[in-house]
Amino acid sequence: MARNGGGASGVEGGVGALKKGPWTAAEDKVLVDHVRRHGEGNWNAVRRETGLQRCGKSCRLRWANHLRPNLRKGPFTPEEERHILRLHGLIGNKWARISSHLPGRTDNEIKNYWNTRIKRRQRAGQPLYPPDIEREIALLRAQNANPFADADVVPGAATATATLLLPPPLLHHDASNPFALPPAVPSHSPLVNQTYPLLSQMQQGMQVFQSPQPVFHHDVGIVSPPGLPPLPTRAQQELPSNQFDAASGGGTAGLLLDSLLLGDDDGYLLRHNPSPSMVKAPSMPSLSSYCDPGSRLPPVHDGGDVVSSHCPAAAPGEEDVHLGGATKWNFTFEDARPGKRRTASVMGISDMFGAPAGSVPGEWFSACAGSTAPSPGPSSAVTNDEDFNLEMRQLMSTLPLPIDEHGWGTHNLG
DNA sequence: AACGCTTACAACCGCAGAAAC
DNA sequence: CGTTTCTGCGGTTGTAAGCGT
Repeated sequence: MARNGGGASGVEGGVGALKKGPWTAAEDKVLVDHVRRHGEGNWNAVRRETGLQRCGKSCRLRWANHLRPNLRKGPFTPEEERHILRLHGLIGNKWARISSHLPGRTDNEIKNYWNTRIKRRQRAGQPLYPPDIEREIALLRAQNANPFADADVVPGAATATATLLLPPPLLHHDASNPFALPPAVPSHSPLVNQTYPLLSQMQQGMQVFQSPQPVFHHDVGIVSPPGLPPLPTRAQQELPSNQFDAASGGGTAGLLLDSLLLGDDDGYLLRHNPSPSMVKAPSMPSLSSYCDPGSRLPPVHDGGDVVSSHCPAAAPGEEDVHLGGATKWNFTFEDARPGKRRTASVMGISDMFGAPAGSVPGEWFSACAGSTAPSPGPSSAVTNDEDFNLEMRQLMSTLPLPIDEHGWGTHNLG
């Protein structure tokens, strides 16, 4: 799948040699540990502080696309596909911005999806956009009412009107094309309201379109129970997308927009939000709040995909290996992606997050009726426990930290 | 079974902008 | 104020798996 980079692979590649190619579960664990301790950002420090032979960019990419706890994996739902189509039609190949409107989805994932879709449809000689989507796009463009033209609306400008920037032409009228642009329709036309309820709602109800302000789990903006892991906070604009801070300015507008685009007729998602500061998007993993470290509450399940961070109470005498003996956080991932050719080490992932058996995707799947799919969790080139152990020990032997610092291995390898 | 093509996906690269020094 | 470093984005590539012949 990934390349080996033509040689510089393997941590044994020499001091200073950066490893390329697929990430292993052992490397994932090191990276996750680092993020747990220091939070996101400063990716180049990962290598310095952990000895991980990966460049900062690679670490960031790995975390953002595979390891962060609020990722949604699995095939795109029809709603998400339509959402992508609309957004792409409006803003083009702005994958990061598109992904910001699809919580849990990464820009890379959307980009891959789009590229394969493009190839397929181009090969088939089909239009890129379904007719109805194309009409919606065309109408929005025709009215200069593209809410995505510039999402960088001044935060807090609650009374501002929608941005009226016209993106470059995307669709061209072609009389021979049955899916060509419809005739211009006045923005106030009842036809709009009847035929394009989405557009109508946007016109009538939306005065401000803003990108949701992303918030990381550990951000101080999140109301968290006591005992949160002491990860440092970062500026919100630098934080990963996919979690919307309703408390921040414009958050609700972004949510309404998402709600509209995703077809959530209930409007504001906030009303369904179990937490006043954490917003759940439709068709998305539930973003449960942290459990009280002192409790042993199970991860929250609400019928959908679940992504949770669970902090079980430490057993008597048990010290948290990551946080100086305070608590131990278990990150539990669950999603509904049918396993395909995943080769992740389930054991590695379970162990990586300190999750109990059965709480990681592969195990979860195997526990589901009729599913024997392998783990859809973070992928890895490591395919079995033995390899994982071996590779982990090799890696740990290169790290400045004692091996027990990582909770890995029980004997001195020196 | 072998082969070739397609698909899906992970990961790399180069670039640009922001931040830090 | 110029330089360096960091970060994020979009494009691209390589490869495993799926699938048809």
